Amino acid sequence: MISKKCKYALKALTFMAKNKDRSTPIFSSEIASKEGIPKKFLEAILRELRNVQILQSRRGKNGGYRFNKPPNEIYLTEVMRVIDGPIALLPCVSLNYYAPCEACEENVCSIKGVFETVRNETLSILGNTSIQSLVN
Amino acid sequence: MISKKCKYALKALTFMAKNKDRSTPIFSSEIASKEGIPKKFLEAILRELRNVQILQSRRGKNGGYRFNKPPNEIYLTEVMRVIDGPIALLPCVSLNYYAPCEACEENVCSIKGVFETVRNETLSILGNTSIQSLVN
DNA sequence: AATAAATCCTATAAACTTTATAGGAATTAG
DNA sequence: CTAATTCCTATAAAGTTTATAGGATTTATT
Repeated sequence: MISKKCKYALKALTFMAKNKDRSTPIFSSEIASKEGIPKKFLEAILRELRNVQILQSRRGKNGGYRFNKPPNEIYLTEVMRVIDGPIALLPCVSLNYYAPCEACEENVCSIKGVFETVRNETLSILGNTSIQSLVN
Repeated sequence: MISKKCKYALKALTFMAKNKDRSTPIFSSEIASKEGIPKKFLEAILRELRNVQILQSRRGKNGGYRFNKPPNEIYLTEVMRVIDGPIALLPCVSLNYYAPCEACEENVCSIKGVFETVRNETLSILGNTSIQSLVN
């Protein structure tokens, strides 16, 4: 399961993609009310997305958020990794968040293989789906 | 991520499949020590697997656990659903644990589609992989 | 009948994660 | 100077995970 936070992030980005031709930045307050996301929680999410250069922000009056790269170049894998961490179902099979399984000798690990397959299939779907494509 | 509990369940079942030709049932204590699983925690797991007819058990001296159906007919989906619940990444996309997303009108949900695709791919892998196949 | 050895069951708890909320600081436009 | 926005830190409530404790129950054997 992805977290609610991650769902909020995807919803927020999709909302922004839907409105990407506006001349002004988008307020967190607008996204929060239109998408039903708690405002302060959403602020934290948007800040994380800005920290990894998915978004850019402007403070002060008439501030708000914009994409830092076109939404058809932002893939779900990137967003999900930022918000939720690993996509793989086992730590020892994660590409971006690898961690060894403690008491498990990996060379002979019985369950590793199938979860590598799942990871590959999942990444090939989520890594080829852009935020923009969710709008269309 | 699957839980440690689920990993323990898969490891335990794999261990049992590896030893499926024994004439006597297998003790939880043996599995616990050989696989490095906390004994009491493992007992709870094995009981759950017995409750759903994956295993059968005998109490008392010379008791222990056996498969209730051949391990080549036990698929990872079944085990994972018993222990961890839904396999899908979104509640509204789960086949066995469906739950509606609260403030999300599903007909127009932007993110639902891609997670259905992920679910289908994941199920086709995990649903065709048996416990027995992990041994081979 | 007594004993040993196994599963079964319930309650509890420590640690961690998730999902926020509160209160303001900093910045910017007008 | 004011209003409106993002930014930041601390806190907390609730839920989940990962066990542990202590025995109850069952069964085979002696």
